Amino acid sequence: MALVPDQHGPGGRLQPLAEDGTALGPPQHAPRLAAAVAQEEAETAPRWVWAAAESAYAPLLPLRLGRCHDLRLTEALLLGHEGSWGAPRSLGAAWSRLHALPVPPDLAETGPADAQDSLFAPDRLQLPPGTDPLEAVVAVHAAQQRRVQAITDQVARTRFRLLIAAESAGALLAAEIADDGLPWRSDLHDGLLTDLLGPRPHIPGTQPKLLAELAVELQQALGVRSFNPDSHTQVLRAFADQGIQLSSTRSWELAKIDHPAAALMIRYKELARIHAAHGWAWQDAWVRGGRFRPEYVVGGVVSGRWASRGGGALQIPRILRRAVVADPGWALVVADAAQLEPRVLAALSADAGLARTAAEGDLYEALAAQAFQGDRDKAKLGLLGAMYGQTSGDIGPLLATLRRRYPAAMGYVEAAARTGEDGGVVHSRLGRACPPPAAEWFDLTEAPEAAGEAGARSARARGRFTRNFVIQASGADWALALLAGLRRRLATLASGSDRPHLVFFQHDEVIVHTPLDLADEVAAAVAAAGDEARALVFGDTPVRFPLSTAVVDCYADAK
DNA sequence: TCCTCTTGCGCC
DNA sequence: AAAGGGCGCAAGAGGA
Repeated sequence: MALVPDQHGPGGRLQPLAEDGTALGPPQHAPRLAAAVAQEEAETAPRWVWAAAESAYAPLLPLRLGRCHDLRLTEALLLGHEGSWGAPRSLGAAWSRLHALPVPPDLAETGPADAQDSLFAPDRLQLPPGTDPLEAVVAVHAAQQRRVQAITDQVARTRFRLLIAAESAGALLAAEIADDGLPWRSDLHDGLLTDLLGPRPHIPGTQPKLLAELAVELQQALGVRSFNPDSHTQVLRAFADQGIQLSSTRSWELAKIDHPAAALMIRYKELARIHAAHGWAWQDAWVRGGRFRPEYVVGGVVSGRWASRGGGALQIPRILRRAVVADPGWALVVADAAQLEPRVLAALSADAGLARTAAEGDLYEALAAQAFQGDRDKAKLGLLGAMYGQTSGDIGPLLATLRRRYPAAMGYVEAAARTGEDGGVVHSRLGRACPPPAAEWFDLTEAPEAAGEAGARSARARGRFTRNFVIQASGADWALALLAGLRRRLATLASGSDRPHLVFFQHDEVIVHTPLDLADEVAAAVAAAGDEARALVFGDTPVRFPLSTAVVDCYADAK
């Protein structure tokens, strides 16, 4: 069912579609779109087709819809798959390509990100003047279906359809999470800040008491006056004047220094970061009515991970998890995938030995028992090094052991690295493509003997990227499938204002806010969704993707 | 004053 | 111990 909101007012148009995208019957105009959509959802539960969830779904909330086909996200996936990486993906851009018209650039990439709330408004679809948006939605959707059908390999085609469905489900969910919000206790947050920094300054912009005192102590320890500890330049100079040459002001660098100012500096940086990134200003900007409402960007990372825009939703410091507390009578079900990426590697490569370590329990423990004389740290370090392309340190012998014992798994990542070094493109399990090298990359690497060390270094860097991409992106495939399945299951548990709802997602971790009496059912739904995601994405594999799940009152109490 | 780049660090 | 993948954000540095 194609759906286009009117430019103004609460109405909109609907157009029934066949599976291949051809229109079934004439479009209908609904004076009250939300009511018409709710009725259609209850009666036929169609797959909704729209330009972008931000413009079509967000205005309908808190209405809940089951599934959708998001044209903008699908366009991006298809363009990547077809090798047209980075081409504009708006409805107008897709329509223009269909009709060989000049393609408008994506708005978000052309200017400063102001007026973000209107970026996806109906009148910002980038359509040529006079074009009917509904006609464009129908035509672009049909064309996308044809492009998917053109994938010749049947397994690849099926997986790509799954990718589109999962990405689109993510679009629904991101809008819903932004609408529901993560429970956030400003009073507890404030208490944490006061303990760490001192009371909130009355005058905005002034330093909290404890931070200011630390700055003074630093000045005394370094024997300087009018010293700004936030300035790298001044910090480096002050330490140099004490006879200490630092190559940077990084904390681990300071930790090696034997000087009373070093510990003070580290402490100052920790506190200053909390204050700047997640202090009172952050709370004022992002917490309203006991909820933190993050703006997720679905597909915002090339690997398919979500990104966030404003609010730093994916970088909440662990210490502030104390402020995330369920409402009275409610609970948080916190679940995170254990050792997701090594399990993804085991499943992707079908390495029999590595799969045995990932059949259950602690993967690194099993790996250590098999190949590292029980040394779990070595096993973990070696496997992470293999997945990231680490070469330095004492990693060599560990990688050699892994290569001998798990040739298929190591061969898999090394093949991905070689493809990247040669300028090629790799894909996730479900078919998400990695970006090709930038044009300048070829200038550097085409003639390595001429480009010299810089070219070789650039090629190796791209090899590390593609090596990690196949794992990180396939992990994102799995996580999206988990989200979609979990969301579907939660909808069956209850409806209305007492329904359990997802409130947080961070790469391999989810939080569901649920009425207490449904918490056990939610936990079961999480486990079922995880196993379903494994079967959908990786099929028949002995690898398991266990989730460690905790039912808690406060996020900080989950493990 | 505005804008971009760099640095450093939070998260996975 | 501090290198190897992916991000977003704030503050300072420095040029226009």
